[in-house]
Amino acid sequence: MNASRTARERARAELVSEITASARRQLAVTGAAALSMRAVSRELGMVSSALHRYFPTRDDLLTALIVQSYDALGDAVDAADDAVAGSGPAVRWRAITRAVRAWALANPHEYALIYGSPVPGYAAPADTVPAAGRAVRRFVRMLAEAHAAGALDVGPLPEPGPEAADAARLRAAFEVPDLPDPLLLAALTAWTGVFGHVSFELFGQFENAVDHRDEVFDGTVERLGRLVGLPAA
Amino acid sequence: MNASRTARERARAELVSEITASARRQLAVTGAAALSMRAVSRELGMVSSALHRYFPTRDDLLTALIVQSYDALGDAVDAADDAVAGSGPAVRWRAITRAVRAWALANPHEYALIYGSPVPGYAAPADTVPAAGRAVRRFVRMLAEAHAAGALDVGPLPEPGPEAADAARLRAAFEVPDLPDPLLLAALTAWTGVFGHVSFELFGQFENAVDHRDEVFDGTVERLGRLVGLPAA
DNA sequence: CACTGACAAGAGCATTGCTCTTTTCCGAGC
DNA sequence: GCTCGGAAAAGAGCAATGCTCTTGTCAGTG
Repeated sequence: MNASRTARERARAELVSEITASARRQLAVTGAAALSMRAVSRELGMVSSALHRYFPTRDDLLTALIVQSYDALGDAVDAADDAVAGSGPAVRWRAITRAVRAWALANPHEYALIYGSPVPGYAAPADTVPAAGRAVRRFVRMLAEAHAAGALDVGPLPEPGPEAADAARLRAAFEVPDLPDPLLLAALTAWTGVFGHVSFELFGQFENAVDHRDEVFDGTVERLGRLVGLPAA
Repeated sequence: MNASRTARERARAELVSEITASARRQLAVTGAAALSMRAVSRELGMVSSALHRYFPTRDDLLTALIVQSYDALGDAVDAADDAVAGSGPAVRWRAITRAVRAWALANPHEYALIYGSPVPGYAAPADTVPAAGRAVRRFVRMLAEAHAAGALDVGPLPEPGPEAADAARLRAAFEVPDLPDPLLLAALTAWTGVFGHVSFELFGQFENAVDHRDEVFDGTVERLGRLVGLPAA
């Protein structure tokens, strides 16, 4: 009976992954807003109503794609950082940020899905939270290691005010007990800065304005790295 | 005949502005994706097909809203900078960036429309370009003034590589002939950094992570300002 | 007065997400 | 081996959407 139950479950799981695969394919070419349940069901050769058994609502399908996208980005960042294991923090910072941008350029619609405007009427459920934090977590932990090794050339940083409470929460969430408040907050600035740059590039703000995008990005990364005491790589 | 023609034109212009007003109202509550021609036509008491005479396609309506949004942001930035006229560059920098954030928080859907994920299948036409550059232009020109007055405490900045060509183009576009390449590129980093922060805040990335958002934003602004030689305000 | 051109109205088409009701079918217990 | 239960699929249907086409309407002009 356990076997039979898993048989059903297995078929179901397989179908679920086929659905998300098809949806991801469609997402890659048409974008999230144009993602259509009916199109997915067509590609899978089933009737549209059958799809609602697996994803009761279009938002549920979107949620699945969001989690997968966060994970894909997390994997890319992990791989890039692993590839330069043993290097100094500046090299790792560059590798991590380049991985973010490369992944975004390769998967623009996925990037837009997770870092672009939220779909109206859609509230990201709690399921997405752990995956959402993977990339930044990797960065902050790298930074904490560098700080512990004394590799960060931080000048005199002003002590923060009430935002110290936020810093404390982040310190706990990322499990970086020794990272000082100012550094943690500067890390937030650097991190958001990277995504600001990538979003501008991807969302068309650089059109007819910036051509040497690799170099401009590297420049931004170097400058942002300086905010957390990282030298040029 | 000229009078009659302008009579027609005037009626038309009035209706066009009524349409965009209704659309903006709808945008403010439901977001861009849910903006519906039929809903606009309903609110205006006309039949949906009549609307297509003024905006042939939904994208054309969106374009109008985009331009208006860029202009509203530009106005907000101009007003904020005017309000601190005579102050030092650090104060103006803070005023400008705070204006950006305040406008974004007050008009989240408009912000998402212009700085969020682009609507798929929609390419922003050239009409949007001038309005799109207003805010950043104001910032860069302010920076150029400060640089000319020797108010920027820039350390030794590395000369850029091929991206110098981009810097030259931007220098021409913004009409800041004396702003050096490294400073211009650093300005780009600071500017994108601000929008990265605002986007993260607005698009939900700070949920359950950052509470003291005013202070955290000010901290980011201060740090980003440092990249272009601006002291704390 | 008749006409032309701008406008409005309405019907219609293909599409969407989602909800029903009905049918099919697989697997397990008697 | 057969029968039943529950999971899955199918299909029809509803209320929307953007957009097109055809038909009516009315103001201003020759």
